[in-house]
This record gives sequence, structure tokens and C-alpha cells, in this order.
Amino acid sequence: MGRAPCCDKEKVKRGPWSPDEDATLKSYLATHGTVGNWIALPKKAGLKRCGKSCRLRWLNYLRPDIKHGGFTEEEDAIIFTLYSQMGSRWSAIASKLPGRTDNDVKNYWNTKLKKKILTGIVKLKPMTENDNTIPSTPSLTQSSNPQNSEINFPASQNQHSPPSPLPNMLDNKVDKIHDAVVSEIGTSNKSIINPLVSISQDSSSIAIQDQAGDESMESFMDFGFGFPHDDVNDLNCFPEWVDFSYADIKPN
DNA sequence: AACTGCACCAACCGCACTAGC
DNA sequence: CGCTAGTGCGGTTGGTGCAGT
Repeated sequence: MGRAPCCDKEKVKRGPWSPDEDATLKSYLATHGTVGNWIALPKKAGLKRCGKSCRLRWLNYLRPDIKHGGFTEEEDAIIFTLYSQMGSRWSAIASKLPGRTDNDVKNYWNTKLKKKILTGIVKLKPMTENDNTIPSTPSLTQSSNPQNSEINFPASQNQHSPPSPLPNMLDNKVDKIHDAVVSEIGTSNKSIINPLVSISQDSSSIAIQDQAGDESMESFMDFGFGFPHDDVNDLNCFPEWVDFSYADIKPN
């Protein structure tokens, strides 16, 4: 038995907020403040909305300190750096960006920043163990190509921090892929002693097979999106944060 | 001009956590 | 200590507008 829903979905309005609803919510919160019971708020304010929806609308859009509009390069760099340190903890990242919400940052990452990495506009450049000072300010350096930038990431966290979900490039690239394959298909391909990794033309998939050519040992990973082919081809830019659980991995 | 595909982003969903009883 | 309501958060979805064909 699942958890009871927070509100009766039949009786509450869903979808985009109208200006009238915004005004009602704003004026109620201006009068009564934001501290209190979000679940009870819509009834008190005369809104046919779920309390969670009211909270979200306020936090992500109506709050007076919300910054609307594009992100600056400095904000980009902060996001890259914080993501490298804490992963997809959007609320924590957003808290370091005044006026930005977790939803904003998350959307921005998914629509813009992720692509910058995948297309090579921004290169993830891991720091070495000898260069593990976490920068006090994000370091985003322009490459010789003005279109490209490099973000320097700390190589590791201090021991009190959670393990970095991000940016070290694959040291044992093939092992990593192999492990991902094994975990996904539930069988061990350790018999692939000398794996041959080949990248599809659009870089959206990877095939792994024994160099002896035993087809039964071949595995295939379909990412559903393309990596920059040159980078992937020599597996120099496979960031660890690429989550192989997203890949559609199937034995050939 | 009509259609299609894509990017963007607001909003929703469901799970985890926490506080109060 | 266990249960429940409320809250917070991250992942995902769907509507809208725009660019390309």
C-alpha cells in the first residue's frame, strides 16, 4: 500500500498558474508570511491548488528575490565546480547562487551545461592528486579556442565529503565499462581478456567484444545521445559521472 | 504557409526525511 | 518507539514557442 496522496487530485487544479492565482497566493503570503502549513494554505487562501503546488510556485517563481533571466559565466563556473563536488544536489548548489532556485539550476544544467560538456565546449579537466586544492573560486579557463573552456575539478574530496560523483576521467576505462555491462546484464564477461571497444558513428553507443572476435562475448551499450566522437573514440573524455545505469545495455 | 523537430522551463510525481504526537 | 502529516528534494513530463525545412 502506497503513501496517501498529499491532496485530492480530483478536486485541485493542475497545470500552469494564472495571473489571478499568482496574485492570490502572493497577497496571502504577503499578509500571512511563508511560515506555516503549506497543505492548509490553499484552502485558507481560496486557491483550488495542492499545497505542494503552491509551495513550488512560490519558491520557484513568485518569491521576490528570484532572479529571472540568463545565467552569467560566473554562475556557470560555480555550478560546474559545485556539481563536481557534490553531484546533483541542486538545492545545495542553488543555495550558493543568490536568486536562483534548485529547479532553475537543474533545468539550466540539463538544457545547457550538460551539452557544453558533451560537445566539448567545456572540457572537464581533472586535477591530479598533487593538485587537489579545492579552488575558493571556480576556475573556468578559456582554451585557445575562444569557444572552448576548461573547468578544473578537484581530483578527490577530503575524507569527510561524499565521494565525488563527477569529474575524474576514466583511469581504467575499459574496466569501468566492463563493470557497467556486468552489472546491467547480470553476467560476467571477465572472459573478455582483451576487450575491443568500438564507438558507433554517432557516438551514441559502445560495443565491447573480445579481440578474439567471439561474438557471444560481445556487449552493446546504447546511450541515447552522442558524445563528441573524437573524444570518445580514444576514451579520453569519459567523465566518471556518466551514469551507465542510463545506458541501454544488452548482450548482442 | 504548413509542418516538424527541438529547446526550454514550469509543473508534477514520488520518495526520503523530519517533527510532532 | 512507531505512526502520520508535512516538507524538501531530485527526476521526469508536458506544454509552448521558435527555428529549420
